[in-house]
This record gives sequence, C-alpha cells and structure tokens, in this order.
Amino acid sequence: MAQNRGRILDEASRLFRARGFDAVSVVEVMSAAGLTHGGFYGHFSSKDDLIAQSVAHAMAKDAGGSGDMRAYLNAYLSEHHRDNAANGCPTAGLVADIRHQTGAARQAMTDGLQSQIDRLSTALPGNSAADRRRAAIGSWAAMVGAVILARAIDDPVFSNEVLEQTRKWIDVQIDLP
Amino acid sequence: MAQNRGRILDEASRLFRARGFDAVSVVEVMSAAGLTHGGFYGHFSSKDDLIAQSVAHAMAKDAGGSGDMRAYLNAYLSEHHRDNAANGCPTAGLVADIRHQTGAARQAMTDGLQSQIDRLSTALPGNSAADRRRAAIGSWAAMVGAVILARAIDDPVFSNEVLEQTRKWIDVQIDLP
DNA sequence: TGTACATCAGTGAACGCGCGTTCACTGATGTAC
DNA sequence: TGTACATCAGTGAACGCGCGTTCACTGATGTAC
Repeated sequence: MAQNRGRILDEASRLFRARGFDAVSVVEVMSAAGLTHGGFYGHFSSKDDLIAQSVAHAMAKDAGGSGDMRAYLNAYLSEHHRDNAANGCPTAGLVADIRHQTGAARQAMTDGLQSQIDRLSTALPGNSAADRRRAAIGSWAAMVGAVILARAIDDPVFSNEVLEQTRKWIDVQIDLP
Repeated sequence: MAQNRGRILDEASRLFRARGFDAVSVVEVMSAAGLTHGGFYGHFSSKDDLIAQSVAHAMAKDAGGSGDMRAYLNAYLSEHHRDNAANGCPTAGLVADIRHQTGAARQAMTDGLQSQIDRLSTALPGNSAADRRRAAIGSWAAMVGAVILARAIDDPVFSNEVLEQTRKWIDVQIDLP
C-alpha cells in the first residue's frame, strides 16, 4: 500500500507539473499509477489533500541548486527544461497554480521555497550573508520567471532568447564580487 | 452591443487575473458584466475565444514600463500589486496559465510580451541595443517571477522579503553602466 | 403624428458531459487451529 | 501440512453537481407608410 501511495504521488506530481492541478482528474492520476479510481480515498482524504501532499513530495525530491551554480543555471534555463515540465522543477511548474489552492498546498510550497533560497544562498558568492541571500532571491525569481515566460511564448526564437539572455544577465550578477 | 462586449472583456480579464481561466465560468463573467449567460455566444464563439480576446485586451490596456523605470519597478514589486492581481499586470496574473490554452491565447500573450520587452529596452540604460534588450529580458523575468513567487508564499514576512530583495537586486543591475 | 411590422441583442430553461466522491463488493493475503 | 476464516487494499457502478453550450423566446428599437 505504501508503494502504491508513492507511485500515486510520483504520477500526480508529474501530471500536475505538465498540465496544472485543475486539468488533471483523480481518474487520470490513479490510471497513471496503474490503479482504479475507487481506491483513491483509501490513500487521500480528497483531491486537495493529494495536491498538498504531491507538492510537498515534489519539492522534497527536487532539491537542487546547492552544488555548481553555473551548471545548475545552464540546465535550468535550457530548452530541455522548458520542454519537459512534467519532470522539471516543481516551482516553475506549480508555483503560479498554488495561489488558487488550499492552505496545506501553499504551506508546502512556502517551505520548499525557503529551503531552495537557503540552498542557493550557500552556493552563491557574496561579501555578507545578506548579499548572498539577496542574490539567491533575485536570481531564483529571474530563473523561475524566465522558464514560465519561455513556456508561455508561442515563438521558438523569442522563447529561446528569453532563456539565453536571462542566463547571461544572471551570469553577470553572479560573477560580481 | 459594442459597449457590452467591452464590459465583458474588462470583467473577464479581471476575473481571470484574480482566479485563473478554469476557475471562472462563463456565467460568472456575464453576471459581472450585468448580463445573463445566454447572450454570451452572440459576442464570442466559445470560452476559448473569450480567453484569447481577453488576453489581447488586457495586454493592450496594460502597456507600462516605458517611462520612469525606478517608479515602475517599485510599483510592480509592491505589496499592493501582489495583493491586487485582479487589477494588476496581466503577465504576472495569466502567463503561467497561458501554457495550457489554445493557440490564439498564446499568440496574444507572445505579442504582448514582445511589446513589453521593446518598451523596457528603450527605458533601460545600456551601452548597446543588445545590452539594453538583455537587461529588459532579465529584469522582466525577475519582476514577473518575484510577483508570482510572492503571491504563492503563505508567509507575509517571506513574501515581502522576496519583493524587496528582488527590487534591490534589479536596482543594482539597472544602475550599472 | 401615428400605426404596423421587421430586426436582433439579450433571456432563461434545458442538454450532455466529466468531474469529485461514495459505497457495496471482491479476492488475495495471512493467521488460528 | 491442511483447512476455515478475518482482514482490508483495491474495484467499478452509481450519485449529484457545475460546467460549456444550445435554442425557442421576448421585448425594445427603428423604419415604412
């Protein structure tokens, strides 16, 4: 049962990242996990509960940004990441949708973002802890914003430009003393 | 009839920014415009058509960022803007949702973003056109990203911190020669 | 000026559909003797 | 080792509801005479 529960959370977080919370049904999630929909309520109390738990699950699994910052930045602002939302960063895929969700889901996202900012703060250069935290917040906002913009834009040239120019723009900022 | 059509588009774009495309029904939009739902299909061919037209309408109406850049930045990354999505920037409110919409809506958003980047490019300093365009793209990604993050975060202190630190981080970048 | 009629934007009841959720059930698993 | 039974995760038909959409209609407006 714990195994099935883990598979439901994995598939739910992939489907939610790809298509949003509202557009994915409970039936779809259970099918993706190889089960029928009736058993869903043995694992979760409601779809809102699944959403909250899948957000926490995805944020915990996707804990990047603590190592080589330049490599992380290049992978994050890549065409591959833009085109693979299902397996990509849960923040970029879910954060805008979170605004319309219940308290538990919002709290899971908030906790995940705090961890992410803490991780980036240690990976970025800077003269003081305050400088590093500012760089972490600013560059994370730019990274998430750029991927969201690039995914919305219906023109490959412009979309690629947003990714590439944002990468270069952050590069300049990170290299500063 | 043209007057009613304008009111429907105004109310639709406000409701969509506040709650997302899926969560707002045709009945709600028509009620907000002071009409009943049956007349909707005299104005639009479908809800998707309304979405596409309301995105174009909102992007055209909200053409900011060509004047005083510092004032624009401060207003954009303010608590007031974060807390008033309904009347705020359509990019911050709708861009993530656009990914799941039809071609017409995506194209309206793409066109609006091109105009916005063009406007910011002329308002920002820089030694070359390429530098200015890079600064426009990078700071726009950071501004949109920060507002989206701040709206998702379920902790006022952290949310305010994201707005304030992103503002300062962009400030440094804009002031550079 | 006054009357008869055509037009058509807006009305509201009705439709089919997919959703989240419920519940009586099944059948594999493990324990008692 | 073999049999009887309890447990309970998973099944699938069914529910009520709200949605997007349709359509016969109404009633205000403007034109013809």
